[in-house]
Amino acid sequence: MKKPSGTHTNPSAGLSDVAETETAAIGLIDIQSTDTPSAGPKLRADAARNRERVLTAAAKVFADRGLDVSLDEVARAAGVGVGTVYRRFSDKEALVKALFEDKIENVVVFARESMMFEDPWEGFVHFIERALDLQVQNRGLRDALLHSEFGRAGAARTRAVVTPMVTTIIERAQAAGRLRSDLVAEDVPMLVTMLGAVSDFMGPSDPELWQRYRVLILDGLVAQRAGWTPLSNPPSREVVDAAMTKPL
Amino acid sequence: MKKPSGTHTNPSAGLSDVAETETAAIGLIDIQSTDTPSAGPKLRADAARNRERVLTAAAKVFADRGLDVSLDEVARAAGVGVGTVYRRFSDKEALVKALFEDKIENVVVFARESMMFEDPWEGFVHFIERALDLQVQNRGLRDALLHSEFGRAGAARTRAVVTPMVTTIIERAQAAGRLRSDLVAEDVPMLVTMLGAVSDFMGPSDPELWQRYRVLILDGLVAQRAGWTPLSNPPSREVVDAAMTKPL
DNA sequence: GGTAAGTGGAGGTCTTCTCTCCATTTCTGC
DNA sequence: GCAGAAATGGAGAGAAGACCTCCACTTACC
Repeated sequence: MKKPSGTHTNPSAGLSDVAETETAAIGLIDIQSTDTPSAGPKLRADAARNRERVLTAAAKVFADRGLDVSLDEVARAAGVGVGTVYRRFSDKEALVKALFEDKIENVVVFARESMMFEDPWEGFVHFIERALDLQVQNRGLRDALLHSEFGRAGAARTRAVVTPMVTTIIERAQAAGRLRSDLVAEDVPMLVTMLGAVSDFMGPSDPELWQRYRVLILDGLVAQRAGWTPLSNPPSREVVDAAMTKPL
Repeated sequence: MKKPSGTHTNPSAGLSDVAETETAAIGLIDIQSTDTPSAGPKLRADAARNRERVLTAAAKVFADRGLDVSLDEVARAAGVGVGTVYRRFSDKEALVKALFEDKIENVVVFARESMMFEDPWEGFVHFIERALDLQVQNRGLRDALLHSEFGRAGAARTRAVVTPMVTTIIERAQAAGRLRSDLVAEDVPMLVTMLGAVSDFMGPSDPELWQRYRVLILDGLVAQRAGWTPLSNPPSREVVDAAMTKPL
């Protein structure tokens, strides 16, 4: 991951160990959890292997292209028949749940971390950057959190817990005079939406480009500034044209 | 349309008449143009009426929900059978072309206008605001310009003409020290994409919300600032939740 | 090596889209 | 008014694609 070198680009200063640990955990897939977590009749070796293959493939394909990828395609990506997918996960929803249920909780972790920063602005930037990293990169997770229908229960519960925490984070940074005073917690999903859209649009050809606009937006969020934070490289004309000239 | 009262919110100062005239023209539908513009065998009265009904309905429905609305739905919205739509327009592409071909050209008009401003920053803001108004509000037009497949030829041609003009507009504002110097013309479609995503997400429940983030982004684009431009009202928690709890 | 568990993928069912066809209705010139 | 050309609407053909089931065959385990 590229690290642009601007004024709000070192969010983990003073908390790097906590942050790093969490980041690592996000990548893991919980291979223990079954479709119905209560039942645990011990899988045969090949079955366990295939279950993991499906989870890995689904994680990749959902992250890249969102939750409306068909299970046939997940099966193909896993090198497995559709039947196998359905034998292991009763439903598409069950698969999504197995993949994302715990990851969604990470947002709470980020919020808690952010409140522990001494500098309120750094805490705010930490939360924004973590939340964006999580949701912008992973389109499936973003779908689950923002357009739930699958995660519904879990996502709504998490939002209910996180929103007041985000309000606190924002108000601390505002009280410190670093953050513009008209930002509210409800803006965060909109920022995710905006940067997610760039990521969806240019993702395949330039996966880091969205961060250019994250920096731009942070320069809009700061209460005042004498100059600007340098942006990462812009897209080339060719790449933009290529992204545009492709199916809806 | 709500007019937030910030520092970069009066783009048409000193050019209001030109701007207003153009804006009015955008709303019109050219009822003369036929599917194949060369042929003009004079339509029967009812046919002409229905043709216009289809165009009007299609304009509305494409603007609201993008180009992947089915022609059955356009027909229903027009109060007409699908057969009638296909009798008048050989193809979905033909309908889209008839609707948008000339509107796309408006981007060129905006660019020309913007270059005529005495104050380079005001010219830049004028262009950005016009271009966003045009494309964010009208999802169909945005689809045609950004994800062409339909408008392909026309959109590509327009982009080729406009890009150098936008570069000039941007460089003038940068030379005047008002615009951050790392912005390039290729960023404009990304800004459209970002705000378009907010509009798609919250559009039905809060059609003007995207402008809140337009102001935020402009505060990120300005070279430096002592304070911030006030944002329009944030979405309520309930409205955001409602937008989230709805199908993908 | 017997058997229960697991597998793959053809295909059933459903939905949704584009576009055609034609019996019926509506305009228009005389 | 009326004849005939023009136009209409909507059922439905055809294609695509999604979800999920079924079952003849294969594989792992004791």
